[in-house]
Amino acid sequence: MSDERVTLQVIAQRLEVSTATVSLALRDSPVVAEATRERVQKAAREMGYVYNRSAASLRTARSDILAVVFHDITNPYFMELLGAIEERAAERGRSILLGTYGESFERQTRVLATLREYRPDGLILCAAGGTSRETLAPFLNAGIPLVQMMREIPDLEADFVGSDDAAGARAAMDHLIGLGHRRIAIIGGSDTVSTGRLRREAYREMHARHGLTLDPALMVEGFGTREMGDIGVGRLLDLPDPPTAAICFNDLSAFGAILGVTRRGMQPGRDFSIVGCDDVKEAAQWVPALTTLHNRQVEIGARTADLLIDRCMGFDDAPQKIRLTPELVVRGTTAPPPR
Amino acid sequence: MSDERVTLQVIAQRLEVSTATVSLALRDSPVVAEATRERVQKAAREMGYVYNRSAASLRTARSDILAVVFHDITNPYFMELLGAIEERAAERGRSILLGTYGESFERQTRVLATLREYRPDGLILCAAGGTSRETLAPFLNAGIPLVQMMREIPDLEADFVGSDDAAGARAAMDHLIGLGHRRIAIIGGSDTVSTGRLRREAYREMHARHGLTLDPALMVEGFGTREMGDIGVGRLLDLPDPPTAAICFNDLSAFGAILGVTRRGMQPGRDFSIVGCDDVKEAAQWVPALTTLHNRQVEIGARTADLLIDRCMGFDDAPQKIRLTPELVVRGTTAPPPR
DNA sequence: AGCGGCGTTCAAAACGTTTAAGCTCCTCTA
DNA sequence: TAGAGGAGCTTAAACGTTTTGAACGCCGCT
Repeated sequence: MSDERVTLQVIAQRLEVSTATVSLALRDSPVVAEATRERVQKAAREMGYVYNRSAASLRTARSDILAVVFHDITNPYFMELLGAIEERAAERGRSILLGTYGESFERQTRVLATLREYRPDGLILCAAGGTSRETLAPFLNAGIPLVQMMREIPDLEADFVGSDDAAGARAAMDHLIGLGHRRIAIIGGSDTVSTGRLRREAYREMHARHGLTLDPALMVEGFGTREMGDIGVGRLLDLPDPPTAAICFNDLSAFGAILGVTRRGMQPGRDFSIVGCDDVKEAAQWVPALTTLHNRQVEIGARTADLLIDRCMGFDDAPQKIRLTPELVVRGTTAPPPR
Repeated sequence: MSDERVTLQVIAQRLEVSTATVSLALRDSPVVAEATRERVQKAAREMGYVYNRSAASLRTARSDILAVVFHDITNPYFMELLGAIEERAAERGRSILLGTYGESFERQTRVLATLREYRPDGLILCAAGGTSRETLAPFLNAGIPLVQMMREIPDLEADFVGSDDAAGARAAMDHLIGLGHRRIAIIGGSDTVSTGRLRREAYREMHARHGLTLDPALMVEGFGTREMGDIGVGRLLDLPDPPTAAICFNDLSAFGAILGVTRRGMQPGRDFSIVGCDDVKEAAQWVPALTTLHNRQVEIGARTADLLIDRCMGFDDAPQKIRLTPELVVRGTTAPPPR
């Protein structure tokens, strides 16, 4: 309506009270009289008042902003995580400031520096390989709570919410070994990021436990992309003594692997077994549907947000390491090895 | 290092200059002497200075924040859009404040109100059905630039970047009619959102143009979810005189439709043709691969961000309506109708 | 000597909140 | 009747920037 920006002062002037009263009234402080509060809130509504968080934030050193930093927003698994985070954050009155770094450590550094300037109350980070305590110093020193999600940085005494990667890999191995497979590959992941490292360690350990011989040629390193799965499985099938099954780093690479197997005229599930990891929505719909580890994205996202917000509200306790056990969902891409 | 928060004042004091000089120096203003600038920047670096955007924003009424509001972050198409937006925004020094509303108009209203408080420089909105000029008044009146993405609000004189939905639908119809189909269904979408309305209008128009009889039973309204496609195609196949092909509102519902068709023992592409819309990455990988309209998500996202940022920088011109023509990608789910 | 102009720096106000401390009344109690 | 106590409101300072207008010192010119 009026051209003038409507601030606390303007409202105060019009109602002939002080800005302090207006401020208090709008925030439902018990110290202002019932009648005044109503008068103020009504006026604010009528005048189209909009709270200025920059000003408030400057004064209070709080922002109600949660910074969320991911590598790749295009991966459906992370989307489902982000969706869960956003939803829970909104429920608890926080907003999401988003940053992505596309698996580049340098870009992550830049992104973190930028987001830091907005004085977020907290940070949810799925860290790039190579990230250390030092990388995060700007946040840690400022006392900004940090919750690591999915990926865990070694030797960092900070909260973590993610899945029990080792347990997941063991479950996948158990399943395949139970079906009779003896030469099992692992596609994707690397030792620079905890998710890869832990699963690969469990993979090795399961070989020892079951007396299988570990063949380094069956461990194909790489990112978890569709392309990677396709290429990786191709390389494996070209081996003189190819494996009969593969565990993929995530569903995306498992889809790629299905494709690669199919393209060679083989049938996934019958001629070659594939286990994914994540259980994104898409997984149930492939033909054949993907056997995979359900990675509890909604639960992880929500708990991460909750834990972070609790920290922002002063919940001060030893850092928590929350590891949810993934659940194996057996579908159509696994079967006993062909004779 | 030191416990004290390091602000411009602190740096100024230490170097025995004024805060004005420090502020200017840090922003590479040409009025400060070369030597001073270096001295200041060095000190700032050493002391671990972090720019406080709340303070700056309060003073300048700018935030370098772009609010982005979507219905559903879990749809891969929107993820690809969001990814493109975020990337371009980062390149141009802006950050993304994210809000989602899950197709609920009321939630959208709340989300917009919240984001508004952060004084974003601009807004990218993919609006809920029912949104009007009035809904957006808080932004429009405040002169905050708004770019509509994908979904266009009727009678709103604001920028728009999206695809030419009518042209896309026509291309899909042309393709199917060219293959010999005469009873073609359309699954998903509704008239409350421009994407649905325009495609459905084009669908009707193509019937008239080619002398096909329009059967309302072949127009299945609904959201663009996997479930919707599955259910929708089921309903169609139960018809006494079922269609031989369907155009789906988006790829997600097309995937659902493929599934539904397959479950009835029919083979998509041979027994029933399906055209999707979006061309998400997943589309090329289904078996059979999905015939769909490539919707240029990266280009749309980037151009949306660019246009909005231009507006924020004062680019003042008549509102633009940018409509990119989708491109039909013919793959395995379309073929001539069975005899 | 005086003056104009240039390059550099500074003081101070402003942005819109929050909050600690204090001020008025008024009522209640001793 | 004095004083305590409390309810309700206000004053004023503070948060950390940016920006305007002025001032300062110096140089070269007339």
